[in-house]
Amino acid sequence: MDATAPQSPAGLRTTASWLLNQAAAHAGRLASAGFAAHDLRGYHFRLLASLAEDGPASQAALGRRCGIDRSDVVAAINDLAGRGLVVRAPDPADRRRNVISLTAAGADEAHRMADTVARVQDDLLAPLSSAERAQLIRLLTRLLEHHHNN
Amino acid sequence: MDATAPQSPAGLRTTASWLLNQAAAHAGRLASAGFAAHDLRGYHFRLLASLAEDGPASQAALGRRCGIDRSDVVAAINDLAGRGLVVRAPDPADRRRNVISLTAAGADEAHRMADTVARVQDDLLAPLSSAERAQLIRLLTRLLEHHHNN
DNA sequence: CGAAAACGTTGGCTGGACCAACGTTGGTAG
DNA sequence: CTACCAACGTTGGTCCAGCCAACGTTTTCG
Repeated sequence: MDATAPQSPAGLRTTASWLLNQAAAHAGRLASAGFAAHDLRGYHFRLLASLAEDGPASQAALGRRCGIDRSDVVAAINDLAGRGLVVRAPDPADRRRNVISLTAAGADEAHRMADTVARVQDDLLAPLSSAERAQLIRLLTRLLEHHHNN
Repeated sequence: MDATAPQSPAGLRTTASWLLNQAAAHAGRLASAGFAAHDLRGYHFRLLASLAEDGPASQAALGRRCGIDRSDVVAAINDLAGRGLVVRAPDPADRRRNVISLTAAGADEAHRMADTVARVQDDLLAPLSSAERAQLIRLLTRLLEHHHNN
């Protein structure tokens, strides 16, 4: 933007989007490793966690909650239903919708995954004090909130 | 894992790895949109930026600098070379290596991309004060450093 | 000298994020 | 009441980033 700017190194390594990318990639690797123990992947976890936290919902609503495209929700719910972690029932009140609910096994799995994820967080945030962790979470939350209702 | 823990919501939305994932995804979208104007993608930018900052290098070294797999460097350098942004020359001192260097056009493009990326950063970090931006960058850097030499 | 390592390259696979299209169902404006 | 439009689930496809295995060549090291 500013041709007069003395070519400040720009320094890939101090660029926020680069740092975010790398940090998220690392977090993703840790999380994936954790999920692998449950033979599940990111989408599955998000859906289970959302169902456990906020209760049953239609697939479209789940997608909105989790930031997953409708079409990807279909496949993930297929998987989860196939494993008996979730049930897909037509919504009597609106026949366009399927209501997705956790089974008992699904609630169990969600709980276990939450434990796994908690361990991953500790691992990921190991170098930060708890005040710093809170700060990081606060900053990221602000960022997302801003861009969510931009 | 502490059954005594009062079932603290775990709250997907307050999980560091979730927030990082979402923030990085958003940053990625912004960056991609910026790159699209140059008809290039993430890998291309990283390589150009690294070459502009730290000078010519072998493909393997570039991959290490940029966190890109050797095999992916091949394809990206093919693209860049095809556009005349970069030259691939055998290293006389070590015939295993190709030395990659920016052309004048490549240096130009790297400069323009840096401008684009700077704009993206401003957009991304809009909701944060400059002190907060610095703080965020500091925290992320600490995280990466720790996990880099874990 | 011989084994081990590094390099460039090919080819392939995964996961996450998207998008377009379709038929069905629901709501709503005329 | 009839159109029309919006939302839903579903299919099928694309794209990018990341990763891994294998190969032949070249270099380094024991």
